Amino acid sequence: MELDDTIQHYIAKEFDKIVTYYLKIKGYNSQHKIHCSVVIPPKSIKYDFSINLIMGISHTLGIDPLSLSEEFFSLIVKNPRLSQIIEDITLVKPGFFINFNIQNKIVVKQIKKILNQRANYGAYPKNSREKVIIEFISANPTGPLHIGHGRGAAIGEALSRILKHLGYEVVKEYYLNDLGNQMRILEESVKFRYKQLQGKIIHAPKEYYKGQYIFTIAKRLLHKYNKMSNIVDLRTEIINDIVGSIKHDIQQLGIEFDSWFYESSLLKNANNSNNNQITEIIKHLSDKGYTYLKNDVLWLSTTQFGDDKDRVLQKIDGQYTYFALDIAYHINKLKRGFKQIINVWGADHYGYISRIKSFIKMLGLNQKIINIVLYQLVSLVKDNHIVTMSTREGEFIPLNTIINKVGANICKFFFLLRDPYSHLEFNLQLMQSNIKQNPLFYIQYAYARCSSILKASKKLDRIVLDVDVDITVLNTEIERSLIKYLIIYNDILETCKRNMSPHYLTVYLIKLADVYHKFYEMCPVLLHGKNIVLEASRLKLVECVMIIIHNVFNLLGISPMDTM
RNA sequence: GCGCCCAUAGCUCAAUGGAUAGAGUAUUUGACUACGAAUCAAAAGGUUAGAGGUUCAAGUCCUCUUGGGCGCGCCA
Repeated sequence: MELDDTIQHYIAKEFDKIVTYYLKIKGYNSQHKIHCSVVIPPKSIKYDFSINLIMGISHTLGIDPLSLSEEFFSLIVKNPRLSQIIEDITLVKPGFFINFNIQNKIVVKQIKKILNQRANYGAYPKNSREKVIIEFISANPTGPLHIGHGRGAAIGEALSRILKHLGYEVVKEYYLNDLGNQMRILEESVKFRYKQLQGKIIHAPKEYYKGQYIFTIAKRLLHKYNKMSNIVDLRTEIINDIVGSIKHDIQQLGIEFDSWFYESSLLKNANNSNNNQITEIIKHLSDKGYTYLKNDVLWLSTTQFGDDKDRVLQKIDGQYTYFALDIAYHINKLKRGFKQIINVWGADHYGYISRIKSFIKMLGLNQKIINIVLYQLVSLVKDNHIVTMSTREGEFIPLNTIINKVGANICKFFFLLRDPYSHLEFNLQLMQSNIKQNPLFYIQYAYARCSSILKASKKLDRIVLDVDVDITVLNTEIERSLIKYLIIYNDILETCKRNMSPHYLTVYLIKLADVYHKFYEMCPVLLHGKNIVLEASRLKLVECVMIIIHNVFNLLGISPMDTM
């Protein structure tokens, strides 16, 4: 096996080769793509892994599965590389599944790899893969972060860590929308409260942010400057204030951005140039004939590239739209050399995807360079009803208060528990009132149990460190199952990358903890001298479980606890 | 009105088109005198919203219906 390969991946690749070979000898065009994936079968099937290819081939080629199954199966059995790794291969006739086990020596190798490499287990060499930029949260600086942003934060951070672990060169960026109408409204909101605090009786602006934090900002400003006219740059003062609170919240979640990108910087002229990044890209698009003037505004004809309507770039007052700026922002990312752009967006950005994708197409670039992870918004359940959120009306649950109530670990774990695309219900009472219902504690408890076994073993001063792992003594069903879950860890990481979702890891951890708790009950580890080899082997297994849980926690940004 | 997403056990949710649809939680029963019972074992719980269709095979793909969510600005 090659260094970087995971077991499942390696086997799948070998099967792939066999399929190609088979198609060739049968005289078929090898362009037929038959997707191979190695899966863990349902628990009633007593095999390590399973693959289903026969039906795929039969379907693709239009041949009766019966006529090809034996022939194809014999190719697998005879394959020299596979026979180094797997054993007990069985063909199950009615469904044409191919089931097999992993050879003990391969399992031992993996176990040793976990023990030796520890935190680096499964890690690719640093920066050995593409340069990617991941943009997440990017909440407008018009107020504190709320619970929905928390989900984006947890997903973005976990994805970044997973990608880094897999060798990608990752830059985490926060795109700060410090332009436009919302900034004007924000400024007026603060001014309004400022004057109120001064005791002036004035009318409320037509539109304004009603949240309590506006008062807080106004108060701070009043304290710092006793007169409005003393404030040189009100907007910057306010933005700095809000960005400060955003940074504080993010820090509480253990997240740090590599870069903060201000939207306004796109309007600044480059050195020795009269053009800023926006005017440059608009000129480029105009030269290509993709823009036109209609009703005195500048349009981009995105419909040619799959959008449902054309989009305005420059408004009647000469200001650029958010879309125009975002185009420039994406060009900017590409110019910085990123091969993959990942945007973690809330579901309310759904309508935005088609226009940004059609723009990418317009540039003649591969759609795959942009990867949008869309997550459904979080609904907060309180007193059995759902709390709606609106920044402008000031009705939202700040992320901050949730973190303070339940802690950053629980917050992040719950945010990462579900597929980003499914709705997430955040039930505060449930998370606070009964901690037993919390799957994170189930995992923490498994970790703590590992830790105390290892501690107890050290106390007993047993000399087991030099004894080699003997996989053959770990022969109960539950031990075999535990081992299997340990060695598929790397494949779970690849699944997260492939589907751009960290939730496979949380689901995996729950499963691993489950199998471990069963193991704990059924297989005593400390045997008090009765069986040194078994004790040593089980101890190593426990150590592996600890390492893997620790590693996954690291990727999810959760801190493990030795004791509880 | 147009478009997109979701609907799976009482509840919260898993399940690359593949085997008897799985976890946690809630309910019932059983298990602590050498590693932590915040655990384990067992039972029970399902017409995968409904109706058609495609397929050797559908929770998954297609059509329609119902119910929920979100988009549809010269806002960002």
